[in-house]
Amino acid sequence: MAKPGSINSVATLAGVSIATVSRVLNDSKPVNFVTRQRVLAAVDELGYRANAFGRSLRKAESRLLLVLVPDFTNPYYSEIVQGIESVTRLRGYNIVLAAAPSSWAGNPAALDMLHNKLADGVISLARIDGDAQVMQEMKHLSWVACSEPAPYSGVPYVSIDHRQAAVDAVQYLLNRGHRRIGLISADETYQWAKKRHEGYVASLERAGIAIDPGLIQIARHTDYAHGITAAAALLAQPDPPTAVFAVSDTLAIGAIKTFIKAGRRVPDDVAVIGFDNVPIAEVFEPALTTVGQPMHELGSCATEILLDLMAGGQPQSRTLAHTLLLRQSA
Amino acid sequence: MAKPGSINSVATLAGVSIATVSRVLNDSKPVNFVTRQRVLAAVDELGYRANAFGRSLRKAESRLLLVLVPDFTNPYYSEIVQGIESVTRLRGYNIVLAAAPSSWAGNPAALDMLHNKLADGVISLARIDGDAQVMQEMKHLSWVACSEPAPYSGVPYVSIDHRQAAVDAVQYLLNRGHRRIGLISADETYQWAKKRHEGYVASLERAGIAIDPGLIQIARHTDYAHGITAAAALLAQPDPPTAVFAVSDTLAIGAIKTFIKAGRRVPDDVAVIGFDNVPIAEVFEPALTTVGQPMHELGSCATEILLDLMAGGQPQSRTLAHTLLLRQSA
DNA sequence: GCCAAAAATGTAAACGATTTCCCGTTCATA
DNA sequence: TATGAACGGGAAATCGTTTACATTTTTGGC
Repeated sequence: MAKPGSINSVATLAGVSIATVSRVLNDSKPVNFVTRQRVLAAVDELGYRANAFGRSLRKAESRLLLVLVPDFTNPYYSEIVQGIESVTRLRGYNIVLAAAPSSWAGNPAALDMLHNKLADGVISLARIDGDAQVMQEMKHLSWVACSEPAPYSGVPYVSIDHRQAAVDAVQYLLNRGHRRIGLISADETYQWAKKRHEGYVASLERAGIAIDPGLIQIARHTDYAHGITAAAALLAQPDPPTAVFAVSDTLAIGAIKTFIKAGRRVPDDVAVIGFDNVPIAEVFEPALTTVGQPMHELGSCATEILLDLMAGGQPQSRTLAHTLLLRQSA
Repeated sequence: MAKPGSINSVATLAGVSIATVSRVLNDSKPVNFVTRQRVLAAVDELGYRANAFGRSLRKAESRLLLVLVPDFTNPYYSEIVQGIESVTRLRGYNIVLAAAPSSWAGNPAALDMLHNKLADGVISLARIDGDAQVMQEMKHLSWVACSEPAPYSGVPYVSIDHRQAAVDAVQYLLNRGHRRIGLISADETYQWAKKRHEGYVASLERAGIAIDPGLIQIARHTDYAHGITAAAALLAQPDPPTAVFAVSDTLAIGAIKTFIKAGRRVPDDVAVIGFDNVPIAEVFEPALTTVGQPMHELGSCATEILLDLMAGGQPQSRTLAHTLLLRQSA
């Protein structure tokens, strides 16, 4: 008797060959109506589902997408993932989430997945660094970068215009009359941090304001704690800023925490503007003025592009619109 | 010539059979030292990595763990996932994150993964409902429930004592002299919500305080928005509470937002206590008094249990300790 | 009714690993 | 110097699919 659970068992029960069963299930070739019914009935009766490994081995595809996330706890990334998930679900793909290794070399498991084509494609929310070994593996696979452009690598990406968004934010502060504006940036091996930094500088220079290095703090990480310490460093300046632009909401919120603790009022004594519009931004006290990114769309759009790429298309990179959300903190 | 990238190419290059290559790579049988060296050299030269599908098909295991997450955007779950990830990385497993379908029947892809044994085991952060079809699939697989106990199902779990934690929280409010204490609960098909609700009731009854149904609000979702509306409902009561216990930090923060907007001071006019100790809790203004769960440990512990279970062990469910974190909001 | 074309189905060969049998050496022991 | 054990390694089966190719059945026009 045929092994239970395999396509064989279905075939024998339906009185047809395994080829026919496969054809019915994949609609790969027309099958006579009544045979089809018989097969379907058998499938139903046995609760049969095709074994993923057998299929993947044969077809050399897995219907799995690898998503590389730099930081699970940052709500910003979570929302993007949700956007990704919304598309993959519809298209019959599953996603494998992996913590993007800070160094690829250190994560054999992740490298394995790439090499094996255990995933059919990759969406990277992380920086794609120049590691030679990784570059090698990339050849086999479809990649798309999300939120973190990788212009040099030939990988298509979805992102907002980080530089322009920063210009908009800082310009808003300038318009409100601020002249001493601090910057809390992040690890600038990330394009998004670097570009926002550039936008900050450009904005000030256009306004004829000299850049004060003491007003620029680089946080190593984008959690609340680093925002807190960065703001403390800003306060320690001889002539502290009257406004601060932080490159992420988490940093901005940490900064506000510091200011309040130091007895400064926000936005009266010091205005703060963040970036991302994560859910807490609206709820925080004071509500955070911030640059909104369309996280959900960023994710879904990246996924569409990836699927297009995998289907042999030549998708364009896309730049989505950001919005300046005026609330209480600035 | 042998297909490039396959075990065959390694075998021919090393001048041995594919069986020997496999043996070397898996240490499954002793291989002569010099042959082993030759094989290893060949593997290195070709950059060979075993194809995951071939292996999985043959061995009927995937080294993939499925993690079911009810809500990607809730930082509480993100932290647990991080704990899971920290263990899987060490043990050579990868994790597949899937949005736990509110109804299993509606998510064929997830069902597929279960049935196929595309994953070797499952960690569920979600409710494990009684769906017959799912129950059927569960038979094949190793499951462990994390944070959401499923006592009836025979599935081992890792969790805190939700009921006791709620008792502790409410008792604290009682000790501070509060008599009218509101509850913001969540979807009580979840054990954690139900148990916390029970703890709230038990605590009040022990203090001889009658339960006022008007002071109990059930939020459908645990995002900020639902906290906001639940608190508004509380304020609309003829005799509003002087303290509120919310079953999650997100709900608590939403509630505080409402209170502040309504001109109430926290904690002076109304004290609020949350649950989870997500990162924002400490930073929020006012800093949130809350019940701390060891999220990271919850995740890592669940993973250990799962791996034990998969190895044929009979692991015990575990209850981890919670802590009441006294800050400003209560 | 006959025959070619079309439609439906079956057969068997992949896919790439692991593993069960084997068979040939080598080596120690009697 | 036989002899059997221990060791090393190869051939081939196997896992469960998909699909190219072969074969059978049906169809339709004459």
